[in-house]
Amino acid sequence: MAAVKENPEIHEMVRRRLTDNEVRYTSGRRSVVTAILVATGPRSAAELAAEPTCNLPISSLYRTLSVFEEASILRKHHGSDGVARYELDEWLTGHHHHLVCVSCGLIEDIEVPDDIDQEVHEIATKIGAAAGFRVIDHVLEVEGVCVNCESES
Amino acid sequence: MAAVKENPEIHEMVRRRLTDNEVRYTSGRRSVVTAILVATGPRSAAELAAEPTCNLPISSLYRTLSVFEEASILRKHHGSDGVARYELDEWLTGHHHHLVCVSCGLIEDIEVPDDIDQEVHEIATKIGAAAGFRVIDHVLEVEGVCVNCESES
DNA sequence: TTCCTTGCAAACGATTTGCATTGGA
DNA sequence: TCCAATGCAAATCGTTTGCAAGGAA
Repeated sequence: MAAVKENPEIHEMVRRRLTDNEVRYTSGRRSVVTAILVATGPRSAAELAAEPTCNLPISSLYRTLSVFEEASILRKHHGSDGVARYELDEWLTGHHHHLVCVSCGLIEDIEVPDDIDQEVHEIATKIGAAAGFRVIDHVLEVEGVCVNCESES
Repeated sequence: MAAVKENPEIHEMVRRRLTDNEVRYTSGRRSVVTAILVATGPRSAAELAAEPTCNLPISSLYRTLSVFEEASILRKHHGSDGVARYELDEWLTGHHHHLVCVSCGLIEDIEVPDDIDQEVHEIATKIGAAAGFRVIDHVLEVEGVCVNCESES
């Protein structure tokens, strides 16, 4: 994930957030966070379950994911295949965007320099305001062909 | 949808595209296009099926949608609920982006002035290139609260 | 006649839920 | 002790597919 704040601290931040929500930070839940920490982009339930560190039944995994989503620890995305993928919320990783490979479906996190991101945000705000929206955030996805797919073609 | 080129012409353009793909433009398929023409943003299979003009069985609807997707007549998106939503491809509607209401899930098409869109595209290209991506397109989603939700809160 | 298209029902895969059991504060 | 958390199996729901019937070239 995009420059996650030092690893061990994440667990502590998550624990605090869960405690605030009156939810326990159990070992099962810890293992899901650990699995997500090795990712460099959004991951599906199946992908997380495959992570050796994370060996809990799929139903518990899903329950954990939704608890985390509720507590804004994870954010859910839906890729082109319709499968839900999760990654740490931006207050844990910093604001970032995604590179999407239209060939293999790979999704990678990418950070955008503050000044440029600010520019995008202003554009988004302007666009939204014109339609009567109160703009909160913007999502910029860069679609293209990744290095691997490019070399294979 | 964003400024669709005159309605009747769309059917003609679709027919031509299908003919090029050696696929027939049947009445069932025509009715799906008609249903999509009344939309102002991406629509799910269920939503299209609910359209009175479009009364074909859900399985045929799905088959039609995938034929259209294959022929680049429709583009598939996945909203926050994971349900697939379709809208006319950009060569039929013009390039545009989406306003997403984080409160009710509404998705509306929005056109962005060429010069501004060009700016966004350059930013996307720069970002992607830095990661070794050959950038093809960019998707900008503006997240906020729509007029309705804003007035209700 | 030939092949595409359609309808219906069954199959699928991701995600959710009911319920009895376990475990942590 | 007590209620949240877990595991398993069964249920859901959107979507896809097999197969036989219908229709256009």
